[in-house]
Amino acid sequence: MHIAVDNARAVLSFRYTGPMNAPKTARERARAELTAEILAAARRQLRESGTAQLSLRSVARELGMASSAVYRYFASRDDLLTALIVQAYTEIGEAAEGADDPGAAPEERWLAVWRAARAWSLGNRHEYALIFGTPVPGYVAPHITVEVAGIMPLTLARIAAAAKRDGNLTPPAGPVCPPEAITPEMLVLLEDEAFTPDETARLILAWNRLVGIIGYELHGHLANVTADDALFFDHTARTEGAQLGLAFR
Amino acid sequence: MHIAVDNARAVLSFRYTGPMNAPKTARERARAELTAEILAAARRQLRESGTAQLSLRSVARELGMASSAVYRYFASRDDLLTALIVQAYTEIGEAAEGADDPGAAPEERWLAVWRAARAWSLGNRHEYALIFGTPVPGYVAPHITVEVAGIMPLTLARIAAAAKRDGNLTPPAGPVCPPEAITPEMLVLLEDEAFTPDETARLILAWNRLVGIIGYELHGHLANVTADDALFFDHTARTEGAQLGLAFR
DNA sequence: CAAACTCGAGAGCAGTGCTCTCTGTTGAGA
DNA sequence: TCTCAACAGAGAGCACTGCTCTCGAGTTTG
Repeated sequence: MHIAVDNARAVLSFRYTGPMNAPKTARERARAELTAEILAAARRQLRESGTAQLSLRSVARELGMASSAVYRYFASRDDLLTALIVQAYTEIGEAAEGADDPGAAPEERWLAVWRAARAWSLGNRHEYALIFGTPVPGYVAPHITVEVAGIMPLTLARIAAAAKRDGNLTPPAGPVCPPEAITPEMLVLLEDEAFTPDETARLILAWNRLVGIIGYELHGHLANVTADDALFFDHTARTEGAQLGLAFR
Repeated sequence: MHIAVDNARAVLSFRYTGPMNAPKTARERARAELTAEILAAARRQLRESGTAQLSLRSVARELGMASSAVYRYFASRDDLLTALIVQAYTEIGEAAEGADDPGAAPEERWLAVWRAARAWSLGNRHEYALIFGTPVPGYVAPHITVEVAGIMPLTLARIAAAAKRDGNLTPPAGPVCPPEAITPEMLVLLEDEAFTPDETARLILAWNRLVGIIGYELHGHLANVTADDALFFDHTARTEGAQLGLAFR
């Protein structure tokens, strides 16, 4: 637990604004470096062979060290997985954030963020599976992962908030989500913005769609269904944006 | 491969209409029985501990036989997994089919099928993960699984077809899926019914939503988001049905 | 400088999938 | 009816996994 959170913070170092204890002694520096090296090797093996093939022993072999030594840095395989999960959540979140130009029109921002999420997922399918696939049995996500998991959906929410602020968020008629289906805390997703239960529901559904449609493409459920995956994806992005109340076209 | 298909057919025996070679000799009967017993034990362990914990050896232990003996019935762990996958696809498909009353109104049928799929998934979360979660690395789904995977979505398509036949399928305005994004073969999902590319896309999206929203509920992504999961699910079902063109309310 | 802490290595345990060989049994053709 | 091939089970064994423990060597700190 102790090591896990430390490692997660190391991964998040560029985001983490809390008390940063910079490595001072040579040993501390070496430790930080080796931790990063182990994580990098694990990531490499994840990219090549997927989650199930990822083993602490093979990581240790790749780095030329005894498997038992790796346990000095990651207390368990789950710990290593947690670090990779945090890394993946952060990357897709920052890909989304990075593609979002707050000065652009909401519809353009929406499409750009969706495309960025898809692009990252296509280039990192094992990492996508790690965060949006079946949870690893017995693995309980530490709280730190919950935080970074929100970066991507919050980017979507921010766009909706901007549109709403300008009076450009007008959801189409249709079944309205009953207010009591949404928890009150969720109505304030962003600090200064408030959404109605219906808007919140539509946001959740949009996020769910983004994750789901990428998953379908990645897992082959769309094989023999779509002729042009990118085109179908763009259509889905617009449909979902329109469903939320953005004004496409 | 040989054993795998045989086992899959055994699972599908109640559906399979091809050449049925009924077991004649005592040995053949014993083989069929033991195969079923192994599968049942595997299913039990899957329900209790999930995919990763499922091992041929523990199944063998539970049945009091040597692990090597199990290999006479399932050529590999993947083979056993395939049988479980076929079983799960079939079950959720038949749950959907069973909940569908062709005599009822399309909107009622739609909601009933969605609820049935959710109910099955909530009661069989590990099985759900097996078929809609991350594909097992290295595991390539044999063709037999593709067939049974279609039962559930085809049930949805059948409802849409019925509504269309009666002139009650009127999709709302919104971004229309460009025809070239959908493969031509998909335009005829059912034997005698033809859908437009846009209708096909909406069907695919509805199926994707059904799977996706159940996954979110199962994997805890909706925790702290929805206050009433069943209510939110019903809302989603209606929204997606309306998006397809069904007339709710 | 000595004590406390840290780190790497190696052995070892219990588990896994899977293969191979060895028996006994069953079933079908001569 | 007898024979022989196919089949079924058991056990040993291989290579792998996650993880623990101990035992020295090196580093940091009081």
